[in-house]
Amino acid sequence: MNREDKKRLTRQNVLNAAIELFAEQSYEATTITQITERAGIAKGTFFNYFANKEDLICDIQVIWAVEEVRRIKEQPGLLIPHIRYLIMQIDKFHASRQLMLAVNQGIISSPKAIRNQLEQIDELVKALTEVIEEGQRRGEFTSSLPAAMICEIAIQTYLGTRLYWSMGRGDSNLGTQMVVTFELFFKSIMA
Amino acid sequence: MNREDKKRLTRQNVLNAAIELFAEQSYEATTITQITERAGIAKGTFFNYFANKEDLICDIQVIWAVEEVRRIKEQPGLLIPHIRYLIMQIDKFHASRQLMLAVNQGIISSPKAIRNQLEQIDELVKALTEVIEEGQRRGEFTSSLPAAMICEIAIQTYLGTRLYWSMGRGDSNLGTQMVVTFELFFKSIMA
Amino acid sequence: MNREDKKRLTRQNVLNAAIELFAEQSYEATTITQITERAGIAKGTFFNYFANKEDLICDIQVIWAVEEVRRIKEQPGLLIPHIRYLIMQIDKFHASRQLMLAVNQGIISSPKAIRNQLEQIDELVKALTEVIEEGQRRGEFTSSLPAAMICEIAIQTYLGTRLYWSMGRGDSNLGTQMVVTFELFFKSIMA
Amino acid sequence: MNREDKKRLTRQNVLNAAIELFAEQSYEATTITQITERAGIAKGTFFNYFANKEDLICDIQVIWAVEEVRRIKEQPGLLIPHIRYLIMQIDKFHASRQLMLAVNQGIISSPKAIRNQLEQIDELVKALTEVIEEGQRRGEFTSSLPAAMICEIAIQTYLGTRLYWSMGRGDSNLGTQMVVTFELFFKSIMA
DNA sequence: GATGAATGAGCCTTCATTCAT
DNA sequence: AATGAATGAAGGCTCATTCAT
Repeated sequence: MNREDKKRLTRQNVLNAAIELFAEQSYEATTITQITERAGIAKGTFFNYFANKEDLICDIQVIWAVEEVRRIKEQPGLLIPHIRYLIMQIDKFHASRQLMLAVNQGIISSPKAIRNQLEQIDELVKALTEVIEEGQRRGEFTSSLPAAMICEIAIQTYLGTRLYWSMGRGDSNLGTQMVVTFELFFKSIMA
Repeated sequence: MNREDKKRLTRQNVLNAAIELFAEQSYEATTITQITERAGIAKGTFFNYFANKEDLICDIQVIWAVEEVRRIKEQPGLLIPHIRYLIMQIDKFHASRQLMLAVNQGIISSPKAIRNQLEQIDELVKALTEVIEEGQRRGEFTSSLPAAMICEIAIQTYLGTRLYWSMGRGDSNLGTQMVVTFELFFKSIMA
Repeated sequence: MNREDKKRLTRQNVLNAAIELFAEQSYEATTITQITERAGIAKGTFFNYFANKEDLICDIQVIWAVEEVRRIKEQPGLLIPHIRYLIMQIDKFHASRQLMLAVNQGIISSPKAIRNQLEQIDELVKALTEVIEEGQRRGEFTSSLPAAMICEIAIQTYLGTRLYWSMGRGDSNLGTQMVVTFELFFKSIMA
Repeated sequence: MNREDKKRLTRQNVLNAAIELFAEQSYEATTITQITERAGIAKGTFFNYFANKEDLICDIQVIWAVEEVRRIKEQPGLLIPHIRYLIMQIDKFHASRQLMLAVNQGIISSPKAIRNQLEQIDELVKALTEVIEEGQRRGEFTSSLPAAMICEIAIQTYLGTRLYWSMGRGDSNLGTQMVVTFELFFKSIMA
């Protein structure tokens, strides 16, 4: 293993330790000391990889599957099934409510974290809007609302469900809760 | 002005100062020292009114208009207009994104704050579920979904819109963003 | 009940409340607020009766039965039985270890408390020395040591037993522990 | 000087500063800020070495010479001279009354400190009881009392003398006071 | 690049005491 | 004489960050 690989490994170690701790306690309650202890490195080493805790949360943020969204509009036939399938994938994270709560805490914890989060949302909006426009073109989605607005509401719905679930409500499985919620959403945007 | 009134005034002073500061900076970044300085009282006085910062946020939390929701189901005719009207009232808070962000930070900042928030949601759920059941009885809302589930999704939608907006996206006016979002939601639950 | 009586009653109320709290927690841990709450008076009222907490402990200090000691030397015959009887009276306080610990904490907690304690010890020393001198005159106690020294050691023995017991060791009953200890002591000073 | 040595040095610096301050004022009156200032370190550094002030006193506690006591019972001939010699060693600490008072305050200041103290007493009791049993076997000490009880009273005597002396009474030298006191004690337990 | 002891600003909180009512 | 809201000094303690090794 060369030097570059080792660095990557250490960095991932730190991220994993942080995720675990965020899930066990919370974003705010987790200290850098705890993270480095669990990652098995010295405190000082942390700062060779991340400028500060804020930086860390930016790296952890739940992946918005932008790439997958982009590919949807290439699919023939109805688009909704593909979107539904994507939503079901959320299960795969096996995220605990605690972790999701920590993520929610993290993304609104600081201006920088918010900015970072908004950038990611921007990209998602772009990709998703195109999908919805395609759906409107194909007559699958209503054209009575601008695609951008539908997209925005979709993301709001996603965020709301995630927040609600992370607070300890809804189905024990986040994926299920998402799917149910989006069934209703789909109904409202179908042509 | 008697003692009792003076107490009430001081308490409100503290709350106002806190709200201002939360809006300017954030929940986490605001210190008790800052709050008392702005409220023009001694630091110790704060603790005569609130056990800690956590306690404070519980008092600030945006009021869920539970009472108003309860009254809706007594109304004759269509219910949606009344609900829509209630949603439009959110404007009245003239809340800034910053403040709403602080509220969002506050309610997920600690187990206690979450518990408090859940209690409030519980009450709202109870009231709103009855409204939706009434709507289903009247044939205004779809009966293909349990009222409780519809209610849950409504709250998710509300939370999601609030979170999204507080992060700096959506219409400049929270009320407008809410109304638009709920139009779509209504569409999905109409019979 | 006249004003004077009422004052005495309030004062005693405060003392009782303080003793209870010292016994439950400790001298240091007990706050004036707790004392006034239990005594059912306002915080400010406390300062009408005591200048501060230090003052309070001086009033609580376990009574050294100086008067009883003085009377012993008037008794005919052997003196030890009378002393032994006095020691057995300690039972009567029904003091808990906790309370005794609080008393021990109290008497060494501040220069003023120590000074007060020393004054009381001084008086006891004077009274007890006379008893011992009388015992030496009667040939009951050894004359190989000065009465003052024997007296000093007796008090040390008393203090040590009290401290040891208050820390949770020795017989469950303080009186028993005292009697046993002093039996040995008597043996050492008998002629 | 390597890192490890430096740490040891800093730790000892802190302890020395604390002992000095305890002796000058008292355990309770001494603040961590004062300790760190005198030790010439930052306040935060204190907490790298001790979890809190309570922890500190546990380290300072006057050494009970358990090891030395254990060795006594191996000695041939009379045991009392060896015990007497040990007691005389107390001089060596050159402890001031103030410091001893601080120690006394410290050991009964908190449940944790008491527990720690009791553990040390326990060990001493074990060691000392064996010595006394040996003395009883050799016919040096009275067998009319269980060794454990004699041992207990010895410790009470020690504690009482220490407390009495620390309050400002007795011979100016603690060692002298101890020796005198124990002469009487020995007399009471000799066969 | 890794280490971890040292830092120190600044946090929350306590509580004896005051004083206007 | 009683009240209790206001005070504010002072306490213990946290923790991100630095830097010499």
